Amino acid sequence: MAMRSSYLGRSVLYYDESGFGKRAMQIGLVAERSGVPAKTIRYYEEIGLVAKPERSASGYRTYDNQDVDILRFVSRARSLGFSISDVRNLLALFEDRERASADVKNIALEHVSEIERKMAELDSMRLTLLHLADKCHGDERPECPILDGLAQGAPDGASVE
Amino acid sequence: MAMRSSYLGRSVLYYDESGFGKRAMQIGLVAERSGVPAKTIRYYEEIGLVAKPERSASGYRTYDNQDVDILRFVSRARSLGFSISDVRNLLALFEDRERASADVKNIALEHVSEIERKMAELDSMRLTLLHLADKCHGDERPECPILDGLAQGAPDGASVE
DNA sequence: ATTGACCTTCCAGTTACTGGAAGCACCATA
DNA sequence: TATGGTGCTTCCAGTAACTGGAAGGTCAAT
Repeated sequence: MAMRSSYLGRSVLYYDESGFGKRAMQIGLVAERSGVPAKTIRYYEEIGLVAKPERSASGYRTYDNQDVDILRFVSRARSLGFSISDVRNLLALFEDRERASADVKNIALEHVSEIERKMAELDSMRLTLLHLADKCHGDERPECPILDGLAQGAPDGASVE
Repeated sequence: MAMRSSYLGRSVLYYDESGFGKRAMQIGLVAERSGVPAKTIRYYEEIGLVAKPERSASGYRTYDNQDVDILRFVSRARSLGFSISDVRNLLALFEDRERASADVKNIALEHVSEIERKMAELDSMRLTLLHLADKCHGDERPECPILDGLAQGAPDGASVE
């Protein structure tokens, strides 16, 4: 296995490796740090999900640490099933300085509810799998009962015993 | 608003409304009960994610309650960011009667870990939003600090204070 | 000056649906 | 029995969110 970690970058002109004061990373480093592929970052820019970054003299995109944070947030939200449109709203929430803050607060709290709903669903899946694992006690030839009324957990608020 | 709940179905031949003994629902009812659109159910069948159902004499697909459970499970998993391929593995886990049960148990527990990881990420997003809501105390003209190093939560295990 | 790892744009392909047309099936009412 | 309406069927086209690959420019090092 070739060791392929830690990015053999040479764009140290505006950028220091020491961990603070980062000023102008280029896309590959941002990709590595945020976990979002360079291709996808360009795509997000194209659809206007993230702002167009400054360009270097030669036309390279340049980013800073905040861009990494934003992309991490986006990445996380996407992997948790939020749509691009959801993410757009979430980001607008952070970036909109025009909106009254009571408004921001309310919208943020709505999203918190949505997140809590997702957490409950994950927990329900978790219990379903634990139940399955439990039924299959370590020996051979299982009797694993298929879903058998599991995985309900209820989109509209039924209680699971 | 036209009330559009509860499916004005007329296929009561093999199916009773009373809530038990369901035998042969057709696709529209299954769609309503599982929350998965009929189109999507057909698509899932086409790609082999779910089994081909029996057909009525006239060629209609017929389903039972277990199919509804499975589709609900699929729907939930998809909305939580699991890929079709993930879901395929999960379902195989429930349905594979050949595999040794210790094996099933281990795989199920791995998925539980994955789910717990997702829950932690959701919780991190939740905290990010609560932090935002908190900074924006109910009055006008916010000072909402954008992401400012939030949304880290770490893909590789850093601690957030 | 050339190499190699990086970057650029553009265009094509993939995954997971989603919408629409054309037509058959079923039950109700005229 | 004919007429409607709603639901089902297949098929084909379109969208969303990437993802891969070609063709070529940039930069630090050899």
